[in-house]
Amino acid sequence: MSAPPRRDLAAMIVPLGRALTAAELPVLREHGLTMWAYSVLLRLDERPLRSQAALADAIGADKTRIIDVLSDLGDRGLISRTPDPADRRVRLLALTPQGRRVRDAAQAAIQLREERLLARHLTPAQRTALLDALQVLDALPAEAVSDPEP
Amino acid sequence: MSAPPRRDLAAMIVPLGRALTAAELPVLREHGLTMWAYSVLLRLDERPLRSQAALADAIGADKTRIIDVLSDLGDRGLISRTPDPADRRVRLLALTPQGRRVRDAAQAAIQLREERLLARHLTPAQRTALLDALQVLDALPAEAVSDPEP
DNA sequence: GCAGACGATAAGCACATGCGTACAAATCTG
DNA sequence: CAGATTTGTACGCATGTGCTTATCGTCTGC
Repeated sequence: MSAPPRRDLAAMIVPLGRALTAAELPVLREHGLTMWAYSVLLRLDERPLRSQAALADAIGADKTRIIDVLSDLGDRGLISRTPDPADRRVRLLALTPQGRRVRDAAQAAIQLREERLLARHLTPAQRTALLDALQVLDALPAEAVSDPEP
Repeated sequence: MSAPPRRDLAAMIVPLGRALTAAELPVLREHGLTMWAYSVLLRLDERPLRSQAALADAIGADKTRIIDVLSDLGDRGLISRTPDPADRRVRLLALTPQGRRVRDAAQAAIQLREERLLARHLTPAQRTALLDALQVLDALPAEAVSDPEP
């Protein structure tokens, strides 16, 4: 059993993520979004969220950092931030119809680029295999990746 | 042609990369390496490199930042940094035998964890498909990812 | 009702990183 | 030979981000 001469997973994935991020940035700017703002829109689209702390945690951001992002998105009418009637400390976060439109447009443009990239370099079978495997690993809690107990 | 309800590639890959990186750090620390130092060892192992600027570029670092890393690795005898006899401005960089030992030990530990993770959550077919696809995308120049001309 | 807990916000410190400048040593060019 | 170029190095500045603390309004358990 000789060690397969392959590169580390992280050594392949991290630069790939950097390149994909770099490719996204101009597209997002065209839609008037930063990466953080886009993350927020994506996350809020799944379902409305109680509390900004939960949102920050969900997108891996610092809770004190997304305040400006949320204020900006709120000012521009892309998200609503209403106090919870049941507990007025927390703010209920949700996409507005306009926020959903912006999100959809940005994501469509991004996934179009991604699909072009995959189609150009991978076979259809490889494409689905990659996406399937990624979705499995993506669904894992972070601890499962960081700490695989033997 | 309805949009497939999948997450963005980058939205899956970047957090995965973060988790893998977080998993690597303790292992690297056990071997007395930082992430940058490990990147240097990995890159130098492929073949000796002319000039530090080329190295910095190869691992995506700032050329003024890796100086301390290289000095430290040199002090600890893991790499050699000899002036090129043909052009004494440049320093020829290479792994020492001890540097190779450290690199091999660290990489073995890291890939062991990675393989455990993959084996636990993916089928063998998925595992190879993922690695194949990643190696294809990893071999692309960054421009091919960032700017897929139609 | 009141003391402590909790959410949102703001302000500060710390650190890593990127970018530009500057400079010395060595090399190349006219 | 003189000036321009290149490599490695050091330093300062700006930025982005995380982490901590403080404040204010609100809620919950006693």
